[in-house]
Amino acid sequence: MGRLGLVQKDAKELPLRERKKLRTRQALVDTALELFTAQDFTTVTLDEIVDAVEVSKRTFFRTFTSKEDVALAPEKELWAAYVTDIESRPLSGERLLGAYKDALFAALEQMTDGWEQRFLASRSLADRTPALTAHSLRHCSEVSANVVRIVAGRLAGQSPGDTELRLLLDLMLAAWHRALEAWTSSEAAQQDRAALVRHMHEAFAVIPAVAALAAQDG
Amino acid sequence: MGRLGLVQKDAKELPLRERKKLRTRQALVDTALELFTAQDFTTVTLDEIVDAVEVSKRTFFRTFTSKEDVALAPEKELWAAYVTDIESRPLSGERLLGAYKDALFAALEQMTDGWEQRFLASRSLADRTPALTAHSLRHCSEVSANVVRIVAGRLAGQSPGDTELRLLLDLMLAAWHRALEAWTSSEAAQQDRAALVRHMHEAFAVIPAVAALAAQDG
DNA sequence: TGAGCTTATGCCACTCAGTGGCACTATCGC
DNA sequence: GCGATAGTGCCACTGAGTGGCATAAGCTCA
Repeated sequence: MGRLGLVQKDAKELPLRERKKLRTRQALVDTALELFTAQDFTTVTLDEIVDAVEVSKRTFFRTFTSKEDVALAPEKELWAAYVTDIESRPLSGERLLGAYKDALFAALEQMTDGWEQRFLASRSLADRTPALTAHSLRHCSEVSANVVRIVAGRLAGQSPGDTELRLLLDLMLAAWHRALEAWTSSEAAQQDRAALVRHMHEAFAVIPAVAALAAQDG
Repeated sequence: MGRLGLVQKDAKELPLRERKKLRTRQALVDTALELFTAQDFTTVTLDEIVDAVEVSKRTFFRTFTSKEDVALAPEKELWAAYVTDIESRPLSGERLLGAYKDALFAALEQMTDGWEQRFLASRSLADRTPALTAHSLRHCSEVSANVVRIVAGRLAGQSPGDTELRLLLDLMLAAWHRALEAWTSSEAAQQDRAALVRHMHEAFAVIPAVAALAAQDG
C-alpha cells in the first residue's frame, strides 16, 4: 500500500537536523528498551542509557520528559495515531462503539514495521513495573479526555451526552487492556500483530455480555 | 450507629507505641494536604513537611512509600474499606453491578468524620497534578485486579467469566471517576459527602444508556 | 563558499526524592 | 525495674530531573 514508502519519502524530505534528532530519538528508545528488558526498568540507570547511545543526559531530557517516557514511547505513538484517526473519522450518534474500536484497529495498522517488537517489550515492562503502569494509565486517561472532547465537539448537542461518550470509550479501553494482558502473557510465537488483533476481537466480543449485565440492574 | 464510638474504643485498646505511630501518620497526612493545597504538590518539599510535623525524613518513608502516597492517603483508605466490604458481601451472578455499586456506597459510609475534607483536598490536588493522577489510577487498577480475583474466586466457574467481571467493574469505576470530577469541580458549598453520593447516583444512572449503546453494535 | 544567524548539544553544578546503615531512645513483657 | 523489641534520628549516598552557559552543528542568503 506504499505507506512505508511514503514515510521514507517524508523522512528524506526532512532537513538534516531533524533527521538527526529522530535518529538519536529512535536510538534512545531502542537501547533503552533493550537494557530495560535485559535487566529491569528500575536497576538500569539513565547514565547507562545515554552512555550507550553516546549523548548527554541533557539531550535525553530534551527528547523525553522522563525515564518512563522513553519506555512507553511505542504506546504513545499508537495513541497519537488513534487521535489523528478519530479526528478525521465520520461519526454518528449510533455505532459509536464501532467507531471507537475501528479507530484502534486503524491506528494499529498505521504503525511501521518493527513497532510491534518495541511495543511488546514496552508492555511487558509496564506489566511488571509499577512506575510504568502508572504513567501508562495516566497517558491513556489523558488521551481519553482528548478524544471525548473531540467527539463531543463533532456531535455537538446530539444524542449521547459527554458522560455517555466517555463511559463507552472507557469500556472499550477496559477491553483493550484485557486484550493486551492476554497478548503479553501468551507464548512468544503468538506475540505478533495478528495475534494482538485476535485478542482484541476476543475482548471486544465480551462487551455485549457486559452490556447485558449492566442493563439488568440499573 | 455507634461506629465512631467503636473506632475510638479500638484506638484506645491499641498499645501506646501503635497509637503514637497512628498519630504521626495522621499529622503527616493533615499537614501534607494543607501545604499541598496552600502551595502546590510539586513545589512543597518533603523537608518542609517533615519539619512542620517534627519528624525525620526517614520516619516519613517508614510510614509512606512516596510523596504521592501521603497525598492519596484518603483515597487508599476508601479502597481498603471497599475491598473489605466486597470480601464479606453476598454475591450472585446477576445483580453484580449492583453489588459493585453498593460496596462503594458502603465503603463511603464507613469513612470517619473529617475524611471528606481530606479526600476533597486529595482529589483536587490529583486533578491538577499529573504525578498524583498517575499514582491514583495505578492504585485503582491494582484494587480492581484484587477485587476481580476475590469475586472470581467466590463465583468459581459460575456464570460471568473473569473478563466480564473486570469490564463490569471498570465500567462502574469509570462512572465513579465522572462523579468525582463533577464533585470536585462543583461549588464549595456542595462538596460534602451527601453531594458526592448524589453525583454518584447521577453518574451510575448513565450506565443503562451506555449499555444500550454498547449492545447495539457488538 | 563563506559570513552570520539559529538551533541543538555538552558540560557543570544544583535540588530533591528515596535508601541503607547504625546508634539511640522509648515501649513492652515480665 | 530489666532485658528484649520495637520505632526514631542522623548521615552519607545514589539517581532523576533542571537551569545556565559555552560550543558546535546545521541553515540562509549573498
